[in-house]
Amino acid sequence: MGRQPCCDKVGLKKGPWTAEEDKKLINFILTNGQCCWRAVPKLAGLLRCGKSCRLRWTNYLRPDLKRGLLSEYEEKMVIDLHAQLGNRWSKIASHLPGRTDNEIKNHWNTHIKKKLKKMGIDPVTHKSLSNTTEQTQGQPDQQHHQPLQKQHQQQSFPVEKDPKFEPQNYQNKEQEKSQTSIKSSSITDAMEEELIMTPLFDSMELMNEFCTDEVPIIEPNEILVPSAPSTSPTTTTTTSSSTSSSSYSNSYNHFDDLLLPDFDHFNDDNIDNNNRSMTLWDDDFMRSLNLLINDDDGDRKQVFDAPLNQYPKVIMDTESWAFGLF
DNA sequence: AAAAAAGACAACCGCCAATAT
DNA sequence: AATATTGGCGGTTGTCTTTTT
Repeated sequence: MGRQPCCDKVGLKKGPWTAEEDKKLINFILTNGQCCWRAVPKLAGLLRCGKSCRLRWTNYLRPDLKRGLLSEYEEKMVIDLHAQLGNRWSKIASHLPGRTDNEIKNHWNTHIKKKLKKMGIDPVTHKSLSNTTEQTQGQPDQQHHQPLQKQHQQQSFPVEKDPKFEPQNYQNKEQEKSQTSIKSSSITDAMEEELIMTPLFDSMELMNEFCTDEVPIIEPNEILVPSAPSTSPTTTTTTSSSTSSSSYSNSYNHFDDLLLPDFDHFNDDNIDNNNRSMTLWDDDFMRSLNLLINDDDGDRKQVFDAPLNQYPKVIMDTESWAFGLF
């Protein structure tokens, strides 16, 4: 026999998340960390399947998410990375700090595609539309994921092209991967990552070499709160995201109240790269979170019920999570 | 002002590799 | 070793908002 099912799918709620559900999930993750999504709905008191909880957290509630429209720079990176990787959104997202694969995928489909078409570039092949048409007539199967055309490259980053990683070769590569051992395929992945990163290195330096792949999963013992009130201007850096998502649904409005930190400040020099988690939860965010969690439920456990400066470091007990609950 | 169309994005679905039993 | 589940991914759909007619 295998494991137990993720959820029975009977009586589970679907559709947009409510503010109340968000609160429950946030409260639970903050208290217990991320672990075993199957158990999360039950333990958090949610009528959702674990998968839905995971998606909600990773795509929307995670504190390290950068909200709002993609910057011009990010957009260019997406285009370049898409030219190399194709629709491998999670790979692309791993190069853009604070962005999710879903967000990038949506942005690609709603904005970038149109922009490229307007510029006369085929968003699939990254070649000029006229060339694509000609090629399509001759070689219909080779039109997908051709390397960037000159026209596009002039407007994008100077990404070197390695034929090995041109998207049209991806299928072959995937086939090769399936025929090789796990070990060798992981090496291939590492090599691929290195090669993709190399041409982008200068660009990534600007982003403080921060990749979402490197964002540690937030475990209870990793949730650290700054000991002193933030001296950085975080009180004014939290609004860019809220304005961009102000009127969509309940949960939007609800989360605007959280004053989620703007991760543009990753460019700041004062970031401790070895301890990024400390910077992810600034005072404003924690204060808002505290209000949010406790505002309407007096009986609810007060996760952060003391002044923030009384929490030099909130270190939660991992073992109580890992073993006490199960 | 109302209805329809288009746009934007959150959430769901189904597939698959990895992994637990 | 076989089997079932998890978690991650990409594609697609659903829902709400905005714009156009």
